[in-house]
Amino acid sequence: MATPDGLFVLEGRPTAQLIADQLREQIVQGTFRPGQQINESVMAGQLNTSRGPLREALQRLCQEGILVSHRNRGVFVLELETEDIQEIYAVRESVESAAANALLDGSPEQIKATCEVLRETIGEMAKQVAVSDWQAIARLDMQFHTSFVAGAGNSRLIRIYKTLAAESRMCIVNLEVSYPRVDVLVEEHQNLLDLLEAGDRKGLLKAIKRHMQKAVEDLTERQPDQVTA
Amino acid sequence: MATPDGLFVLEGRPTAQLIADQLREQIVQGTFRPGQQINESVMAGQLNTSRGPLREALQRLCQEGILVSHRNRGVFVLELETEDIQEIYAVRESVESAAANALLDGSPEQIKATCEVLRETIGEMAKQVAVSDWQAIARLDMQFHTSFVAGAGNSRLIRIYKTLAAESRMCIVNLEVSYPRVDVLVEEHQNLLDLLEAGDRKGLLKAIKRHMQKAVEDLTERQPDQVTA
DNA sequence: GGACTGTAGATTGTCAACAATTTGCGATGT
DNA sequence: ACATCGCAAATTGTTGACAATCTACAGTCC
Repeated sequence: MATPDGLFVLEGRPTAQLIADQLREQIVQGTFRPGQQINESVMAGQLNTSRGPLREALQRLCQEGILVSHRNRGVFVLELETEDIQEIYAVRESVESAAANALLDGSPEQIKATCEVLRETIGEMAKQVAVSDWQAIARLDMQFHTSFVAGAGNSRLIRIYKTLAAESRMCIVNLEVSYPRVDVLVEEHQNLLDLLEAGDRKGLLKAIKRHMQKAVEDLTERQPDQVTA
Repeated sequence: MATPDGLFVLEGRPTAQLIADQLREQIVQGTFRPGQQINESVMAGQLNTSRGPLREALQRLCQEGILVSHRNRGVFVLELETEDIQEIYAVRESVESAAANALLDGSPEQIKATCEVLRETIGEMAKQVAVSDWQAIARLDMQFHTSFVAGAGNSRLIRIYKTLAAESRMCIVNLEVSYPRVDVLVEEHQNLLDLLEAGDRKGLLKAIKRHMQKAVEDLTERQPDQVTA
C-alpha cells in the first residue's frame, strides 16, 4: 500500500516472512527435491541467521503445506502424489470460479484494471516462450492466475490461492513437465482474458474448468519413469 | 487416522499445535475480545511453557488469520469488519459448493457416511437449542459445515475450511448475535442434509447460497450499538 | 499554552546453550 | 545366521538471557 505521497508503509513482519518467501521460492523452483530433509542448523547458517527465525519460517511453510514436519525428526519437502495434483487443481478450479463470479459482479473499472494486468503478464509469457525459459513460464503462469484471483479483491481468497499457486509450481517443476505445447499455453490464457473482457460468465467458468482438467491430465498421464521431455 | 487395529498414530507435532488449538478455542469462544493484545510472556506463564512454543502457536494463528501481528508491537485478536464478514461467507459459499459437487460426484457410500455424521450433529444441535446454549450451538453449526466439507475427502479443502469455520465462530460470538430464530437454524441444516441425501445438486447449491446470504444479513444488518439480544 | 525532543518503561525479536527424542550401528545371545 | 538389546551420534524441542524497537510521559523551548 502506498501513501498519498508515494511513500510505502514498511510495517509488517519481515525476518521470518523474508526467510519463508526465500525458501518457498527455492522449493517451488525445485532447488530442494521432494522428500529432502531440511536441517535447521545448517540452513540457519547459510542464511546467516539463527535457528529461531528460521524455525518460524519452516513452520509457516509447513502450515502452507509445501513442507511436512515429523516430530523430533525434522521437516521435509512435500512429496506430491497423483492424489495431491487432483486435489490442488480441484480447489483451484473452485477458487478461480469464485473469483470469476465476484469479478463479473464487480465494477467495470475493476474488471478493466484486472484485464490490464493480465494482458501484461501474457505479454511477458510470450517473451519467455520465445526463449523457452520453462522456469519463468511456470512463474508467469501462476502469476497470471494469482492476478486473476486478486482481481476479485477478496483478501482471504488471495491468501488461499497463493498456497495453491506454490503447490502448482512444485507439481510442474518437480514432475519435469515442460508444458506440452507452449504456444497453446499462451493462447489458453489469452482466451481466459478475452472471455473476462467480454463478460461471458458461462464461457469463462467453462474455460476455467477445462483449463484445470487439462492441466491435471498433462501432469498425471505420463508415467514417472520418463525423466525429461 | 486409525490403524487397522484401531490404534492411533500419534506422530505429529504436539506442543505448539496443542497450544494453538487451545488458544483458538479461547478466541473463537470470545474469551479474548477483538483488538485485545496477547502478551507472550504472561501467556507463556499461564500455560506453563516457554515463549518459544507459544510464539510458534501465535504465529500459526496469525497465518490462519484470527490474530494479526504488528512488528515489535505484538499480536492482537482480529477485529472483524463488515467487509470481513462478506469475505468470509463468500469464500465459505465457494468452498461448500465445491465440496457439494465433489461429494455428489463421489460414491453413494461416501454420501451415506457423510449424511450419517451430519444427522448426528443436527441431533446434538436440537438438544442444545432446547437449553439455549448459544456457545454450543455455534460450535455445532460449524461442526456441521466442517463435516460436510470433510465428506468431500479433499484434505486441502478441509484445511481451508477449518480457518473459515473459526472466523465464522468469531463473527457470531463477538457480534453477540444470538441466532435470530434457533428452530429455523435446525430446519435449515436439516434441509441441506435432505437435499444431499436426495442427490439434488442444483437445489443443494442454491440452498448453500441462500444459507450464506442469510447469515451475512443476520450478522451485518443490526448495528453494533446493540449489546445483547 | 502548544509543540517538540529526550528519556524511561515495556514488549517483542533474536540468539546460544541445554534437554529430550529418534535413528542407526554394533555387540551379544540363541 | 538371525533377532534382540543397548549404546552413540545427530537432530529437533525447549529454555532463559540479551538486544532492538516502539509507545507514553515528562521536561523544555518557542
